[in-house]
Amino acid sequence: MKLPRAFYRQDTVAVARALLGCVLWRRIGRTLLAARLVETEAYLGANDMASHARRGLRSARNESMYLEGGHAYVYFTYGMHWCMNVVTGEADIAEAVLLRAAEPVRGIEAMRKRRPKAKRDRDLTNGPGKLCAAMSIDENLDGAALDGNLLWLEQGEPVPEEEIGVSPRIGVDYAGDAAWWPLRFFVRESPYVSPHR
DNA sequence: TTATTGATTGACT
DNA sequence: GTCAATCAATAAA
Repeated sequence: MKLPRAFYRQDTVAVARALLGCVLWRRIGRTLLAARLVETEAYLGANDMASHARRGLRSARNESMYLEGGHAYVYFTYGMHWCMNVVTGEADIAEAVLLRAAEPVRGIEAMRKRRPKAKRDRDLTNGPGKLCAAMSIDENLDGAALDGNLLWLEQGEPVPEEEIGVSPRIGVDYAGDAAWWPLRFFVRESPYVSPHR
């Protein structure tokens, strides 16, 4: 079952937690890829100095952050990597959840072709750029609705509250106080979370 | 107009 | 542990 549009209208932090255990699906021609999310981060719009929408910044790059919940925000960073977010809340409120890591569950051979440097299965999708590379997520999917037939999310086995870890977000040291906000969520015992920390 | 830097990854010491 | 790759958005001038 694809997650309903109403799911994405919830509070952004609630969505970030609820996405753990959900399965991200990608269709490329006849090939189906799927991965179970194990690490997410919430980004809270204009007042969040770590967000691309800090101080209400709005440009061609982050325009899809301002869509209503249930769309993808895919951006290019460090001159070479793509990262995917799930947009949350109402239209014109730029809040989103970054998908940082997942456990590959389907189409692993196809993922390996796109991630030739991955040594172990966990290396296919244990980082936001790696996840996008493995699942072929790029500018073509920026702004895409998440109930379409190329990219969507389904409910998976729910992760019990006590198995969810919380920490500051990764890679946002420039963000002042916001760098310390506890907005990273992950499955504690999962070997598929991103390295470092 | 030019300069800085990043919601990262991978190679190397 | 250090650092280069590589480029667009933003900031500075």
